[in-house]
Amino acid sequence: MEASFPKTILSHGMDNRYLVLAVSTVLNEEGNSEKHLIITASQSLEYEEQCILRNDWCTTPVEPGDIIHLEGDGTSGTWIIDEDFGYLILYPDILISGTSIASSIRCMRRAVLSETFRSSDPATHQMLIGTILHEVFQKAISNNSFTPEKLQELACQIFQEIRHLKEMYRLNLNPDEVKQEVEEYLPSFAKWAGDFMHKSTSADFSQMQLSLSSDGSNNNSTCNIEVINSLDIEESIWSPRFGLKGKIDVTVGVKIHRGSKTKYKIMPLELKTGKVSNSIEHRSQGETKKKFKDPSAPQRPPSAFLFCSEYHPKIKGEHPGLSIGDVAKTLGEIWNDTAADDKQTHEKKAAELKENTKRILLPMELKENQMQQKTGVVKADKSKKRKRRKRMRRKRKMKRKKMMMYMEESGNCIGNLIRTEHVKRVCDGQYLHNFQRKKGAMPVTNLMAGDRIILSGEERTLFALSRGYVKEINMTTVTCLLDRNLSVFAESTLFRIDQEEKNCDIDTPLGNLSKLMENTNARFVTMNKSEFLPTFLRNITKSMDLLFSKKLRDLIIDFREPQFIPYLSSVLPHDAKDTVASILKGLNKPQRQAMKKVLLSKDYTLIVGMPGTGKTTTICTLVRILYACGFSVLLTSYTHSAVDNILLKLAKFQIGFLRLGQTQKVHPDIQKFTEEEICRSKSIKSLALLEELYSSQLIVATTCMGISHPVFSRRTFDFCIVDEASQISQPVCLGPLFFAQRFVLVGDHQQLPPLVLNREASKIMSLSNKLTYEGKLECGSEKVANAVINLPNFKDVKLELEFYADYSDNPWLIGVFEPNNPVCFLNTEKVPAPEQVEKGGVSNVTEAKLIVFLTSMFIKAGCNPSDIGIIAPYRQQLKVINNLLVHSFVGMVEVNTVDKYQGRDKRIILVSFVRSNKDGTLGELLKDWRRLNVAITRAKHKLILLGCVPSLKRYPPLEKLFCHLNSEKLISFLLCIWSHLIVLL
DNA sequence: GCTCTGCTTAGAGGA
Repeated sequence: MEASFPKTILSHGMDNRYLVLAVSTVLNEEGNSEKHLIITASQSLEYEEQCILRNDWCTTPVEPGDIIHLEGDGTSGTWIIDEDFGYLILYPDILISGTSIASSIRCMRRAVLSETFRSSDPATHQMLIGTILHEVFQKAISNNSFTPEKLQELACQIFQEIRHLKEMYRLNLNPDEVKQEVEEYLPSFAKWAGDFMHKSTSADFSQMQLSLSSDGSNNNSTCNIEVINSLDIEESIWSPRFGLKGKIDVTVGVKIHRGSKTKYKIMPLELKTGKVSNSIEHRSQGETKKKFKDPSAPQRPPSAFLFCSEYHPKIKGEHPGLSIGDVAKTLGEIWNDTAADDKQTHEKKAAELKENTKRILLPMELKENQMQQKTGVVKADKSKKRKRRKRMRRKRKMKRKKMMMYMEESGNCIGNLIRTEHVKRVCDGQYLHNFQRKKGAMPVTNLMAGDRIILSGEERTLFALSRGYVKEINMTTVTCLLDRNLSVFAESTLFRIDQEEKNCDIDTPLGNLSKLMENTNARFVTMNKSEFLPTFLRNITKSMDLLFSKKLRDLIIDFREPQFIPYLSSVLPHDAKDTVASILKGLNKPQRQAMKKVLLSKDYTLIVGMPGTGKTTTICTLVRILYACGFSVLLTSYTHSAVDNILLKLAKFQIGFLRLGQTQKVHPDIQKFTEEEICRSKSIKSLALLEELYSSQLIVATTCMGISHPVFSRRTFDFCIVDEASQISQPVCLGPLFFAQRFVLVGDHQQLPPLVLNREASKIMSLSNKLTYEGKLECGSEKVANAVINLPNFKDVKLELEFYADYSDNPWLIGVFEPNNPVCFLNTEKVPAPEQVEKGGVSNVTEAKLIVFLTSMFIKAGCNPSDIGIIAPYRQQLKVINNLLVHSFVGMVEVNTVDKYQGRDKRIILVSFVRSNKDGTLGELLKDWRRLNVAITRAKHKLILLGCVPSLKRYPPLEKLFCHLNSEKLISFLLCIWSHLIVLL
């Protein structure tokens, strides 16, 4: 049997995870179908339990091999899930949003598609209105100010925010109409506040019917509800028990007055805007409205209401297992039974927040008693029970700790962190946090700057508090940019960081492909008058897109030959000729030919740029020429840093740029080109100004993935330049091409970006040249004269080495440190240095030790740690090296994979090849000659290769390398390290 | 066999 989630750790208890072993459908005594499951929660699969699904649950599509979570009572070894009691959650570790579940009732495919492909559900102006209104309401309730003037002011502010203006641009809306539409709702906000907040006596509050299951009284007593304060905005709830996730518009503290009794509760508050329709979602809304029995309800539904816990309309037979009713019920239970009798103040917010989360995640713990009563479990004597509970708790804790350590070992998590320093607020929704280990140093981790993370508390109740990314990580501190401010938690709170699972973005590439295949028959839909103009404009844009699709299909799928116009005079504007001529002056002949070809192209041009051929310069010149000719240009590349590389070179020329997309490290010289900075400096606060910016003759620069930006919904360009095109997958590379008449792809199908060349580097280059370019690569510049690596304290190091071993008697040491020796290969054949194969990958401890030893010697000799780079093809080896570095006080030396070193260089590069075995095992990784080519072309001054020659010889590319190393007189040779020298380590 | 980059996210409303 194949398990659906083989990594799931099966367990009992609150977070139980069962593996389904067998499923059978049987008829019970009443003649109704039941599904009987044989399940197990033991890793060894030996202890079997039974689960019976009745009523609607019978249609749950559960199969052998599935992982399920059960809620209810399984104490007897048999779980019974029916319409009254219990839940089965299929794939509980896939968290599904409430919206997706709601939309799945109408159309399952639709829900799955919109969860997978964002673009399948395009933005509408109603959504924009809804978003703005939500923000107005949230601001108003957190400031506790619902006066008409204040609401008006808030609406104005929010309306002017750049992200909303961008959406207006995308949708081609009239800003006055949007604003008016927003304002129409404001009185209902004020009314809501009047009804539910700020009243002097409880009798003034709107009456509503609430059934509070918590007090066990009859379900229809009338009570007054009073919203006291707002505790949180957009609080996220993740429940790995119910398999649900979502966000709460506003978390509020309310007082419920019934007769003489008053109860304080924390409740979620959900806001709905828009018109009433007969949809399931709106029917639910209507239900709620009825429950509130608000006699003065306006024609529109109430603008806001409490989504109270008791609300769970049952909608039967529309969805197996989990209907919206169930979702609501689930959420309801989550929020249930949490009454606190005294009113809580703002100072208690931290505690409240914590409590809050507890409520979200541990409803069943609170309900434990109730459930046992309901199922009639005979209670053992109390002390026994207490002991058992204690034991269970300890067991659970131990298990968690074990899991935690397992996670940390895998390198995808860092636990036991405490907050240090103050939280720095960057802007709304961005807070800079610093964390340190409570005890000891950071563990060895895969986490790197830029990685997306989920931040949780170590207590399970504080699960998934916030998300964000790693800004910086070193041996003692990890700095994260998070979407929530965690200073509300006590200083002693222990946190953990988990790497967010890769969100494989299939949306853009598949979206691009489907766009490529779109039919050219643009359809005009019927529309009302007020919508006519924007819709018309959208369709015009749409039909242009479709023309581009047709053309791209011809070129890319049908391989139509690209066309060129015969004469430059027809493309070069008269007044640009001089400028263009002067720009061309600085170029060599092939570069000038490339420029000409691009200018003459009607479809596309391909530019192959081998390392060192001045690819970036060529692109810059091209951009300058196109700009001078008055063409609009879209400039894209594979990575943010590659985009910025080009912009950095162009920054000295008088060219305007619009740099789109969020980069974590923006160069100060490029900062002024970012959209964010432009909008700030020009204080763009109206759609008119934004439209002016977007339509100006700025060169738009972004990554290939950045094409969902609003600007592309309304603009096309004369030229699109794609840098590093050979590194980008075709479906992604396709994206920007839809927005331009002509495109230029620049890249090297053999290799990667160029490097700074000098004499040593050129020798280094000869390696690469022989291996992959068959001698076609030439050194592009002779200007760099400082030939050798500078090691000011080398004498001291030499002395130290003499102390351990006779330096002059060991040619390998000379080979390594001799400045005039740019390349050497250290053969570990005789050491020996065998590889280790583990679940995390391949590593080689001896090689790692040698690398760290050599690195420390270079640093002692006076080399700057930042000038040294360590490369290994395997992640596991990086971990081992990093771990050794942490304990060797060598300082920050960059250790990375070959792939990550693409397009970059260092003065000294040490490569650990790792593979060393006698059985002839080969990995795929080193068979790719392009990877080897990258590894050996990253060094500017010194390249030290380390590995076991006989093992590596089995890889054809490496064999070629050894052949070359042996034959090349100018560079160093294969050097054997003798085992007695390992004493150094 | 073990490697990489790009994406904020759920929900914003309608049907």
